[in-house]
Amino acid sequence: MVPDPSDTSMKRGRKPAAERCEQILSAAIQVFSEQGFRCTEVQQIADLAGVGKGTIYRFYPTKDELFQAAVEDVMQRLTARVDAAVHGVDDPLEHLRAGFKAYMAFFQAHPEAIELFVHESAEFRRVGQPRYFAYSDMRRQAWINVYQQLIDSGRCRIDDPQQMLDVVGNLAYGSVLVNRISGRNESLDDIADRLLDMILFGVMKPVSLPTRD
Amino acid sequence: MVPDPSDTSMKRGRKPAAERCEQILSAAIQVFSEQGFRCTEVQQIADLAGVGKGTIYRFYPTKDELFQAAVEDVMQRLTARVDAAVHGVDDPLEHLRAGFKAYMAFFQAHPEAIELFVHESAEFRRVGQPRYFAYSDMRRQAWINVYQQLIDSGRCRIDDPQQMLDVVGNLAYGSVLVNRISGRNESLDDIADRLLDMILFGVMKPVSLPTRD
Amino acid sequence: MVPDPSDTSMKRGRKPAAERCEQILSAAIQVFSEQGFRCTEVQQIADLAGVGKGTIYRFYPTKDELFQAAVEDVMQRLTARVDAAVHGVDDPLEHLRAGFKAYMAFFQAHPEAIELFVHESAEFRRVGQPRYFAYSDMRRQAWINVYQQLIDSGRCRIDDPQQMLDVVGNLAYGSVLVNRISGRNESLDDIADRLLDMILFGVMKPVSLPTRD
Amino acid sequence: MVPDPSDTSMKRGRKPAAERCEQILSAAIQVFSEQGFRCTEVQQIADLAGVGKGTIYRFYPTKDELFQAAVEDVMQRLTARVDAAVHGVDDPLEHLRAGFKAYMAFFQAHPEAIELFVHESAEFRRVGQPRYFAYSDMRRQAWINVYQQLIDSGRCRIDDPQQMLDVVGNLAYGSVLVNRISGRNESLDDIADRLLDMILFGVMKPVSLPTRD
DNA sequence: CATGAATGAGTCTTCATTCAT
DNA sequence: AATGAATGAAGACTCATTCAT
Repeated sequence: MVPDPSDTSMKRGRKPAAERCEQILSAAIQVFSEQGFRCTEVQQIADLAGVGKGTIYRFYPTKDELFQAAVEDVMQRLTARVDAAVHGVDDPLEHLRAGFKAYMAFFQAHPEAIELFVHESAEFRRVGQPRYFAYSDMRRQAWINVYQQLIDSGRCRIDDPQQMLDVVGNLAYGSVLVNRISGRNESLDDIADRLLDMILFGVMKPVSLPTRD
Repeated sequence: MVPDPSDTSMKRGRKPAAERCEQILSAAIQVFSEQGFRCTEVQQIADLAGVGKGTIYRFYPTKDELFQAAVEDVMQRLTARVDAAVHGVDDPLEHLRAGFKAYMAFFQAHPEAIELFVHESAEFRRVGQPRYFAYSDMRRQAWINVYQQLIDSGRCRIDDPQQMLDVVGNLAYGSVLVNRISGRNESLDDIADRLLDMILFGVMKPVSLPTRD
Repeated sequence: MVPDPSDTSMKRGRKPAAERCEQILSAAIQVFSEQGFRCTEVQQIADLAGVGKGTIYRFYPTKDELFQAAVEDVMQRLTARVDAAVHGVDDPLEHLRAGFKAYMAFFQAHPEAIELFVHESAEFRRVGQPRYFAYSDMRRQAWINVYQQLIDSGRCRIDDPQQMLDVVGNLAYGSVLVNRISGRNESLDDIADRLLDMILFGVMKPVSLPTRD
Repeated sequence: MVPDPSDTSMKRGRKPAAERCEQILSAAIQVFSEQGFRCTEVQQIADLAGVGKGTIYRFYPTKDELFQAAVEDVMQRLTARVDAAVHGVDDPLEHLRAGFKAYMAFFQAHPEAIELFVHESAEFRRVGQPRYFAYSDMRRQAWINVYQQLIDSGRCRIDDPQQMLDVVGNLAYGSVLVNRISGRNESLDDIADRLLDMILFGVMKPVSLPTRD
């Protein structure tokens, strides 16, 4: 059933299934991000992917599942990118910084991704937690460990790792989204450092003698 | 169900236009928030408002305009609430704190509001900037002035009021949204102080003698 | 209950019923002719008549009946006009000519009338014969008598009064309709004589000695 | 009902576009003629054509365009029929007779056609000249030439070819329409000769020495 | 397998009619 | 009696999904 991998170009568009899948998913991500779930017609995706509508339904039995697959795909790539960036970085602050910057860089490179998550939240709230947050929750414990290490190192004002995780996460998510939706279009790479500096050390000067407690 | 003796409703009741408008808008806000623009049927709104579908079209000639009116209405109330909260608060830090807490409190009281903004961004991106950001931009200069005063008072590490505004705004927006969408449902009132503390003074202890410049 | 006839203008639009009726009918004729039955909204008629929609429904319980009344009214006026024109004209040829010219003159003066008949035929075929033809049939026998007199006077080539009636009627109806619908807009008064001459004496010269039979 | 062994139809059948077009158009002509444009539901046409509603919209993107196409189709067939009938007939009087009889025969065979033209005039007056008259105007000059030949042959009382054309055209149109709408339902084939005789030679005997005055 | 023609359930919107004021 | 706000049945059109070729 699985076509020979070397068989990339047959006369009648017989491509390996994996390739077809990718082709379709890529088109789906693009169109869904731009138009949203409801406004996207399956035909548009088929056109962009250069396949017939029927072929799409062979791989993804409903429009819903195609959308979910698109979100899943993007989310997996985001996760992989961040994971790769933090891999082997032992110092918890540097670990945090590397992850934060990778996150921002991902959305800089794939501006449509954030829209996809927004669309998912908008249209699929009924059916379980959105994938974005499902993935976030999967990584949650790992990040809490990082924050805990940071706390344990004695460098933190705040001593609740969950609070720290949430504030950093919310700031990152909010910044990416606002930047995209508001139409500002700043470079996310550029603001990543500033944002991180602000959340780490605050916008205010430390109140005098804050640490005597 | 029981007819209000003060004649406030009941089918086929003749009401002043303003009252009908409110009734419809209120139902629209609720249903649109829950289901999103596309998934909402006008009939659902009519049912919830307790009016005929035709009555809705009398006031809002299309579903689109009804949605926009709903967003506008919520946005106006948010703006009014925040404005009221900061009115007369002269100290810039207290002004900022009052505004931030009022913002969070508003979404605590109207959890559906944030969804509406997300839905707007998701479905109406083609047509101009979403109302949320349009409103934000209207108030932008006023807030920059507040941050500038704070900077001028010499209490800030950061000296760019725009950066400060953006980071606080993005954190607030991101926190409200994530809290809602992720399904965490913490009390926004409760986390407001924590968030503000973190962004003001950072999650880290100040690095020793950071301010000798 | 019946208002004093001199009471044409009361403060709150209380007019004698007959006047209201006329007012409404007149508006109905105008709007129906221009837009057709289906495309006309009762509101448009109400607006033009300067009354509320409810008032129209007081006099004409459905839109259908209002339309029928409009057709009836026009048809009655047409009939009356033609009747008046032929009244007392004894010579059958002059009688015919007077009737024909009055018919054409009526549609010259009320160009919208023919449209009304067309609309009636278009929309109400299901329900019995259109009023125009019902009226025509009512006058049919009288006209046949006229043609018979003409025949009896020995001046006719054709000896079937029904054929004569039909050909003259069809020519008249066709000419008015084509002139209106095709957008030619010639003066019907002007062409009436020509048409009548042609149908009476033909467009061809008589074949030699045609009358010896 | 019984599936044609030659596979001409049955639900879900894949047909060449031209065939589908014809199938739909044929149903449209029938239903539109009977009910008029507004009273016809697209579903009725779909049912009669034995296709889904969506299929109709695939070929004719709006109900309006479907109607126009139906009119166009009938008008083309009428024109073709008349053209074929007069082809090669040199004598102008015989040419005229052939055309007139072909015209009447067409409506005898397609009684619904005249209704379609009436409906078009009734509902689409706003948008340009009705197709019937547009087509008529296209053939106008050719017919004027015929009448001019007839005049040149010295056989005519009337010397204006336009008047002759109009009177014959209006009589034909009026006769077909009245015959259909009034519900008389005579055989148009049968009356064609009579009508033509009457319009050619008049209903009256020639006045003696008609040219001496 | 791949395709896209065919399908029809689902929705917005209109407008004749009703009835509270 | 007159009004026009309110109603909801009706109908054009879309698009996800199916399936014959």
